[in-house]
Amino acid sequence: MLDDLDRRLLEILIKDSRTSLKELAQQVGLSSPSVAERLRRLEDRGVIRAFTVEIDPQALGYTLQAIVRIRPLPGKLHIVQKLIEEIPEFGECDKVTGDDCFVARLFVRSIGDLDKLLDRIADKAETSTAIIKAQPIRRRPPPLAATAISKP
Amino acid sequence: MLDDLDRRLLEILIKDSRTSLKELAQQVGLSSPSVAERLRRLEDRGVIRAFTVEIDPQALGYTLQAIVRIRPLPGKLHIVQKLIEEIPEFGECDKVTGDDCFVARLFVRSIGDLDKLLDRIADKAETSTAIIKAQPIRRRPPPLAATAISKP
DNA sequence: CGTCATCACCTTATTTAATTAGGCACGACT
DNA sequence: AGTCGTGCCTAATTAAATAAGGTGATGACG
Repeated sequence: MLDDLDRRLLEILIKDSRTSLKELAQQVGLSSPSVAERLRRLEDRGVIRAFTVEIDPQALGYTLQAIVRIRPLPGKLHIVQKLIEEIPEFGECDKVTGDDCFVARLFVRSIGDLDKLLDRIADKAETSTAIIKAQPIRRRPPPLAATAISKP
Repeated sequence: MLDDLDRRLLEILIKDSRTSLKELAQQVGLSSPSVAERLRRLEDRGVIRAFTVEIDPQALGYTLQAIVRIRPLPGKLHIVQKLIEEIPEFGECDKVTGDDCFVARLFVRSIGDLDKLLDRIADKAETSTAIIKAQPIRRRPPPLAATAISKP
């Protein structure tokens, strides 16, 4: 489903998605048309979801981030979900076990902004907030290779 | 610090970081050398942290994800942090307010794997786990433009 | 008030990379 | 054994990135 060459290509692209086909080709020992074909198929199959850029939130003025647990009140689940999708300050959000809770990331410029945002869902859900103090670890993708614990 | 053209370039690159300079140039109304120069400076300034690919964890066999709150026992903070950095199954991780807690994402193939991973830190921290049931929203970057709530 | 420096952009020429087209080898399946 | 499909190759073509050099606006300073 995903051979060793594919994994090596992904590994390189995670570090720099602008790596040229030529460069990729010689790193894995293929020709560039072959690499192009592999990438096209990885995209088609949905393995590669997107080629994107990682932006520093600080550079955009978002000096604060919060992780918020959102528990919609009975019957309000869809309204809350829609709000999360529409409010641009929400970063990634996952639905988790336990009474249909969401765990989401919020990008804000101040505690004031955070309050204002939470107010918008206050009548539709219970929330509990944890302010992020530092980012010891950047965004990390799932491990590409088998590990001691997680074997395919 | 970041003008309108920069924001438009970032917006395009978030959707597809392989967009050619030529294409970027005509979309924002500049020449390609000018765009190249802007991108170079955005990288230098750290606004663009990386050009990368987003990979579908499912495609790699990670059918399960969990969000784990990790509260290191007294004196164990650094050991725990080191473990999080070293264990590849840990995705992004943030330090949050409240007794130096971490909130981290884990990529696993089964509940069994999850247990094994949590065992590795069980004697160094208290943990509480929420299994992710679905991903209603993909990874989303911070908002590029000013919003009603969050004005620069 | 002029002059000089800097900056961000431009165009053109050159180099480098991506893409297309055509062919070959290998394995599966009939 | 023949044929189909797949994944790769090379070579030729097209397209893009980069390098070099020039222009005009802006702001600092003599």
